[in-house]
Amino acid sequence: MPPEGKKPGYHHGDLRNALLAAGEAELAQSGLAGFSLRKVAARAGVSHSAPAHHFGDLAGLIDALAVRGFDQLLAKMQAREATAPDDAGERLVASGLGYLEFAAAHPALFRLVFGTPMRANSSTDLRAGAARAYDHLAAVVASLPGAPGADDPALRAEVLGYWAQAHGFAELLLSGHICGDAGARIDNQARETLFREAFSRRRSGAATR
Amino acid sequence: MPPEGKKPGYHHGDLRNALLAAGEAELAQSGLAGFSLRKVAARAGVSHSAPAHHFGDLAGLIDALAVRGFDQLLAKMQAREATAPDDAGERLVASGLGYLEFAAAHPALFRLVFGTPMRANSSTDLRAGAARAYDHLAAVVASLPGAPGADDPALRAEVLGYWAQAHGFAELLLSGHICGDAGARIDNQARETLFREAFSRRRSGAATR
DNA sequence: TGTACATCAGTGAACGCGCGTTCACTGATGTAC
DNA sequence: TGTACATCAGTGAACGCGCGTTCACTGATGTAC
Repeated sequence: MPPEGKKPGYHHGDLRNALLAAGEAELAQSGLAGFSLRKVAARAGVSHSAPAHHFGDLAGLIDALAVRGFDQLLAKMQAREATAPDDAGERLVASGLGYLEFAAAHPALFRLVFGTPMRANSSTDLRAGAARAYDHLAAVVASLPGAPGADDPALRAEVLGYWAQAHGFAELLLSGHICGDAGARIDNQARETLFREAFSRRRSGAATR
Repeated sequence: MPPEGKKPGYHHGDLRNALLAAGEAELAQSGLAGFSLRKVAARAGVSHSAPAHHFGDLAGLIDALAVRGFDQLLAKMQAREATAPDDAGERLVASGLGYLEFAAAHPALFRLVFGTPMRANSSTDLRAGAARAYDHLAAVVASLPGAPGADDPALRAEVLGYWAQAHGFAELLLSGHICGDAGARIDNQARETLFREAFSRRRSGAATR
């Protein structure tokens, strides 16, 4: 059982989660560049060889962080959708805004998530995490009036179009090409307006096709 | 003067360019992960401290590679546009396809280019390189029938929308989320069809707004 | 209730590695006279 | 045409650093009896 407020002894009790949290904190503070097992272990207050018991090696930790990243991304999208009016189009826009929020709030984690290429030999956890996020977006797109149905192969191209739009916006924001300096620090309102503009224009294209 | 086929002596004669070429080769072969001054120097057949004379430090070399990357990206867009029918819309699609071609052909360089955030303190060369690419895209967009004029502030949002669409597509391709495995190896024709679909739908949205 | 024991989770020293950077040097080049 | 000299570009040894990984260890936990 994961101890509740137990005093820290020789055994940590929930080190796996503590290391994941430390990893996210390390990413948030220092970015992806100098990310290392030793720093994460130090941040969790544990010897530098302890993580091996839970993740095997560095790649294992990164993989686990990416899985969590996908779930957090999905959660942000859903949270934002929950605030939208009961309209399929508005829900899709909200989804995209949630995507941007996540990228702006956790830039290094966002880049870690999409920097690790999905391959046939990626861990099943990672593939499942990515699939959960994709499936959710696909369901939102399929609910648009006039959209291909959930089983129509044309749905994929439609989903990819919206996904690429939001993803490109997020990346350009993080790389500082959308606002003059320091991508994530753009005013929230300005970011939302810009994106809504670009996104809704795309939607009207789909509707009138 | 840069020697033409001169035999290699103590002085290289054109080491700066040789190092840039070696850097690109190193990126192409081993990716961004283990990129180092020492590997690039070795690849150029030169002592590992030689690059300091031309680039100062690692950041200087990366900066110079990014500048060249922007120019190569622009060149790919223009080359592809040159093959397009004489129509503003077709030219814009061709531009996007050139963007994708560059990303697929040089994935690590593409990520280096957009992985280094543009900041107010970025080198002027880098800022100028990015501006050249942006200005070109803006000119293509401005030439669309019904688009905001070159001096209309609304042009920026329009350009960002197209840019984000192409950029997101490129990133998702490289991260393996568009085809099942190994992003860059997707069939050229399939990639083009998917992108053309998503992109032209966006255009019809802009036209009917 | 107690005792033996297997298993697990974390320790800390040690290893070898590749890295960026510094530094005194040296060979080649170009310029002044 | 020759000579002295300053400048430049590349060398190679040395440095200290942080890294991932390994390994014998040890403290805690849980289970069998």
